[in-house]
Amino acid sequence: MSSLVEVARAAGVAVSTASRVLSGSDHPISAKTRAKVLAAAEELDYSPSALARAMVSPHSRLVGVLVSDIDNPYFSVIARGVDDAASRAGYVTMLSNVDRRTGTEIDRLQAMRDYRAAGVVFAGSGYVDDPRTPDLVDAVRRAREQGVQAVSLAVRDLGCPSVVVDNRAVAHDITDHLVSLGHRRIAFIEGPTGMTVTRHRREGFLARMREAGLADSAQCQPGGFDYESGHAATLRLLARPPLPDAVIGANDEVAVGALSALRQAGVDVPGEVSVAGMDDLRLAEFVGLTTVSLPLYEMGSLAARHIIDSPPVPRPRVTTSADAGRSSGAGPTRRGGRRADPPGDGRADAPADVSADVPATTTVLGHRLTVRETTARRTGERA
Amino acid sequence: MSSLVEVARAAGVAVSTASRVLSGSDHPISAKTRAKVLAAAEELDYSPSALARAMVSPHSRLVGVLVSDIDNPYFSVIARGVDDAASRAGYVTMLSNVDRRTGTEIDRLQAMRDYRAAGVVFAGSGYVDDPRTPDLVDAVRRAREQGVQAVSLAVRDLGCPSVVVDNRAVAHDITDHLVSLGHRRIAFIEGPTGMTVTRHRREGFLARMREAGLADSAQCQPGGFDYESGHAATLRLLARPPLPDAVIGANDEVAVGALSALRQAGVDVPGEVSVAGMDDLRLAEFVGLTTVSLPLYEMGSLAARHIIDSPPVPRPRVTTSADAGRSSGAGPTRRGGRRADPPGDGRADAPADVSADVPATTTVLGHRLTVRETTARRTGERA
DNA sequence: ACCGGCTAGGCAAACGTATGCCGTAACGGG
DNA sequence: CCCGTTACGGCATACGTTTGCCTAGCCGGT
Repeated sequence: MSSLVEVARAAGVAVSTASRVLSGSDHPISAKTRAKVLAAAEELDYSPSALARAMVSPHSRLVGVLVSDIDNPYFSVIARGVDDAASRAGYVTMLSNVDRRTGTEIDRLQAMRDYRAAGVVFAGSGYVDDPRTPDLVDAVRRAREQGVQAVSLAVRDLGCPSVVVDNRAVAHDITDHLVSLGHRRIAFIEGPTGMTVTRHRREGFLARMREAGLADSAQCQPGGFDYESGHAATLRLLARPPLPDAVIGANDEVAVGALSALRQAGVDVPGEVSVAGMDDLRLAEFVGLTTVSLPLYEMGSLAARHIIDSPPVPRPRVTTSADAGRSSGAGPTRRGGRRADPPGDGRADAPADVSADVPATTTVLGHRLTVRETTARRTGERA
Repeated sequence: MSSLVEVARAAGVAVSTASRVLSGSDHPISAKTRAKVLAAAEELDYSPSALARAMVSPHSRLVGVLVSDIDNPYFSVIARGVDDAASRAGYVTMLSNVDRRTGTEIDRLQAMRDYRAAGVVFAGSGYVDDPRTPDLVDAVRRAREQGVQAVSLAVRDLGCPSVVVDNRAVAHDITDHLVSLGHRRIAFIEGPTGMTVTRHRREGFLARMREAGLADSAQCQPGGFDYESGHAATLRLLARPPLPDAVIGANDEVAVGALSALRQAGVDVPGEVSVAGMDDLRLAEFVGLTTVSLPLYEMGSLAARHIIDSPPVPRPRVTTSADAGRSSGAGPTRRGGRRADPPGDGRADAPADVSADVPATTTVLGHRLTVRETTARRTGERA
């Protein structure tokens, strides 16, 4: 490993010259010099320090992604989308798990900011009524002022661009599927309380039931986003007959929990009860679960692309003068004449928040119903 | 966002003083000065640039993890282990997907090296007979020479410390379970050809079968590590009766594919055929699959801890004086009169490979059989 | 009074890169 | 022959930290 100065010395040129050929500047360089530098770089196994590069750039070529838990397939596919887009553009992905803790989310954002990340993708999907949400919003604002892009994949309003799906429509569509198959009494096992996605999906479910005149046959069970809560909620359902015609899980994992509980109880799925979920994780495919496919991969890659393609706010280069007050030693240096900013003003060159005041656009991506074996037309008459 | 110089100016002290109080140096600082600096830092929302920090340190506080595919739960739990250990130590995790392509693996390692990562965890688990493996080994060696630790989680020998499980024993143990239950004719669906893990697991299976005198009843099917290959291999089994007493998948996903194919064919599992896998992903729990639990999370966190706890090889700081060799005339000897090193000697202070020649220790972690519903004692007489 | 040690804080040199601005040729046109 | 222009390459500075060394003051011991 060697630095630019070693390459320059080996090639017998100045560091600036070596830099220009190696970094593909538009400054003209003679073919001979170029060849010498290239040879020296090759010889010394030169690889530029991304750290040093980032120091003189508006930002590094790092993009961060904040997920609740990378070991949850919902988030891992998002992370995959982010990383694919990042890698393709020569960026490196930083990953942090925040376990839905807003405090942790703020911490990790701060850490990524310290590395001058080009941007951070928020898939932490926290609670909308978390008392620390304002702190997070503030942290996001400060990060953006400093030039760190932010893109949210959650519904929570972070004051930054977001890429989302319409979770009301998602739940509406899966409910519609079951209603169309002739199901009447439908149970909905909800997500964790306090999350916007939970509310939206419940609303979508209830809306479709109302439209079908089935408001009275709709039944909501408290739940969570995990297998166990789907299992437990279904046990409650089983304990209080009659069974519903169909069970919808707030996500696939919940639905699989329900499926499992039903089958363990000897209930025929989909013969007696249909089961459906949402998200279309690979798990859903494995167990043949009817669900709604979400473009999670695309959300991740789109968010990353937004960050990467976004023109960097050029750091206001201080142009030699600025003089910084007191003497600054031997240099007369007063050539440029042009003063960057009035002295005495600490935070002079302010407008670094160029990107902070672009309207926080929201991109809504579509979804798609995926029918599999766990749902079927209701043939028999109901209990 | 503000830099140290702004904080120092605001506090009316020198930059070095501000640095010392903010970075917790042992250099003595009066309480009053300390308070001033702290107040200024607070006021200006100061946060040190991790980039600048890393530039003057032996390495950054970044740790990389290279996985085949983060959207595969085998790897996501490893990544989770790495990130938890990293976050706890104040490090940030870099993640890259390499899709088992050695070329990509080399690329991404290079990118992480450019950020002066403290270390990189290799969970890419490539093919042992990949023609580019030597290139990767060489890249690892160069990275280590530069001070980037490497820890391998795969069996592939990368010339660096590794944390692994004994995959022969894993397969041996699950086979033993089935044999103990009275199964005789056992089919084994293999992993992808060319991977060491595939070979080890096959060997473990065959060894236990031989020990039981069942070598002739052992049947190996080509497969892969995914659901589809498990499904397809089982279809082949179904097409050529008699059915085996039990089917072992080279991993859980394969086993679930087998399970699914069997059930779709109307075969009672575990009544007629038992099914077992390895890895104990959450998927296995969901479908009630008997399997072998691997300490994947621990492997990740252990690897990260190894990197983090490893004493950094102190970059040979040139120590100003260092006799610098008899001034050797040639130098312009600017003001300070200090030359870093005698000119003409390119690679003076060599021994940066302190950590590269520690023995590449191998840590073998244990595993544990996890019995669930898809295996049962064989009661009826065999075909 | 002198000196040695200690405390507090400042100076400046790194780390490795990019780049604005300059100087110096070469070169061509008038 | 002179001058404007262009091609090329070097100098120096900036990015933001850490840290070795130095200095100034102070105190106590002899």
